[in-house]
Amino acid sequence: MTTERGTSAQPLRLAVIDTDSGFLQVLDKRLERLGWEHRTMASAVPVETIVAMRLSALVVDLAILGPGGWDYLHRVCSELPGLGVVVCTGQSTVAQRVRGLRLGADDWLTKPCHPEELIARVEAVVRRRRRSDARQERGPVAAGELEIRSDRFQAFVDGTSVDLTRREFELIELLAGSEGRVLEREEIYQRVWGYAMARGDRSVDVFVRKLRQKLEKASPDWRYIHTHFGVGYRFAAEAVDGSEPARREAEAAAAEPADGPAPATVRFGPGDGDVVAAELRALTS
Amino acid sequence: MTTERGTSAQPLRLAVIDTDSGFLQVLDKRLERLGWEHRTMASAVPVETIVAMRLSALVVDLAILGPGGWDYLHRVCSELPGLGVVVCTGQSTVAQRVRGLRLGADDWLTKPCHPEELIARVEAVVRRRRRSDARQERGPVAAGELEIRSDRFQAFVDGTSVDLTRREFELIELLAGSEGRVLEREEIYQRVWGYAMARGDRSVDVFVRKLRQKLEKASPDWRYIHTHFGVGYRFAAEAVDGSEPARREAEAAAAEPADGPAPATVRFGPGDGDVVAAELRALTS
DNA sequence: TCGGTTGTGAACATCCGGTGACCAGAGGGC
DNA sequence: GCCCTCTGGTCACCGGATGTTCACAACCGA
Repeated sequence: MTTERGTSAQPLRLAVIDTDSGFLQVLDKRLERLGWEHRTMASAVPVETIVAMRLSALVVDLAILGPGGWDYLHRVCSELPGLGVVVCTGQSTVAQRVRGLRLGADDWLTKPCHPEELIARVEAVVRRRRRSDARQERGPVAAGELEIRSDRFQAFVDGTSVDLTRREFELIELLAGSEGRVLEREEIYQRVWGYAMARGDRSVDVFVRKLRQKLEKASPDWRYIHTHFGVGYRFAAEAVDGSEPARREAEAAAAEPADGPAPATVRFGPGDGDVVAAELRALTS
Repeated sequence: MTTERGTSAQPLRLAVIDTDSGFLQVLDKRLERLGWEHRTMASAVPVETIVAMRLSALVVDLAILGPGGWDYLHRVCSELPGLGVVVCTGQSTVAQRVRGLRLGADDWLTKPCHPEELIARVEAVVRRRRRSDARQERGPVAAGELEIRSDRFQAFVDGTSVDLTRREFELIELLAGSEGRVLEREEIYQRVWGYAMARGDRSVDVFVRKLRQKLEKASPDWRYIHTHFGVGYRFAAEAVDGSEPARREAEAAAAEPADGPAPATVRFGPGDGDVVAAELRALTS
């Protein structure tokens, strides 16, 4: 039942660094049949190239890499924490295998091996990684006046596009998809940019600013992205009520997505609070 | 990134279903040294038991399971998608390995194998699981009027945020996670700050004060953090009504089950989780 | 009572996030 | 090819939030 058909349904992107033509040929045929996008390389390629390929998994024969292999393995694994890495190489010692796994490899397979097993192991590795990402895909999301349409790569307010660039859209899509949760910068970067965030990188902050500007202009009465000092950002549509401290109530209200009878008293500021509360409930349920 | 905080410092929980006494002995010694909580079982245990153990990973010899092994493997994997499963068994065919991996196993290791490699593979499996599961989202923890939500990096009283700083939150999260137990300053510092406490450092005390202030303001009728002179601090929700402190037990007992159907939410404190933990520790010492 | 321990308030040092300016490369129209 | 615009990304600055340290008061236990 939980036998992830999702795994096979969604095409994987796989790269193989190897030169064993016989093996590759068989593998190719299998991968073709599975519908995985794949690519073979005869030698190590720069890590940036790997990043650009946006792979799900990488299979590598350490022997191909030569002496710098360990270092290369380590760099790939740390820059792309989300990438599945399977070492598939000739005879090795226990110490070597342990070293490879400790450096960040997800699996180590000894040649000669059956392509089917390699594939099953890649699947297992990717399955582990996908489990959480998978739930992301869904129809238009609405919050406040905002509507996010994945199919259009765009957010709309009242039917008009907010004119988000690709990155901006990916960012808000991620945030909105985790509505109510605080996401740390590292996680955001990892999931939007696809690789590890360098220390001191402010890209996330800058894009949050750009997003806020555009959203503010398009939907002045709502705040969507909230900063949690020292932690990260949280998405939640909150009406910008004239009275200042409406924040805490709104937080509480937005906190319960569906998992229980939220505090029946959804209070906003005094006054029109109930109207806003009702509106919010309607939009978010 | 070296500052991974408490999350990574957390010891792993591992269970092994195997009977190879020689192998187990060596493994035990290694695991002990690593500080992993672990437990050995000589035969398949009900899936519910596995659930209750709240493991990070499970190592299993399929041969032990007998004919129902495949089914058992499948059930464990689908009921506990977050559990790392490593099959460690004798000679097998490619088809068997592929089947095991497809059923949900994360890795398949052939005996005889080196304990160190087994450990490295378990580490790799857990590493990847952790990363994809983002944070170990334990459900909200409740004590007294207080509710601690790790997805919000925040504590709430009656739905309103207590406005804790990141450090303050980490501190109370740690304390509440060890509810009822006295934690020494050194340990607190080590686990929240991530490095050893310098002699004479009062940071912990200062943060306890800040926490107490905020909690007091938000929830005046309860005391949460208790000082143990010369030792450290203990977290326990206690209603503040003048009577004698012997009431503590009763209070706690009464407070616990009162606030909802606990089974759904994973709770800290002296619940079944800690019993298992203690059992694990006892068995391995 | 006394020495050591903890609570407390405030000063001080750091760190963090918002912001605007700036830059380089991609792409598009001519 | 050339120019222009758009986009993603870096940098430096600044004000404010946060963490740390210190001195002293209050407290505990022997």
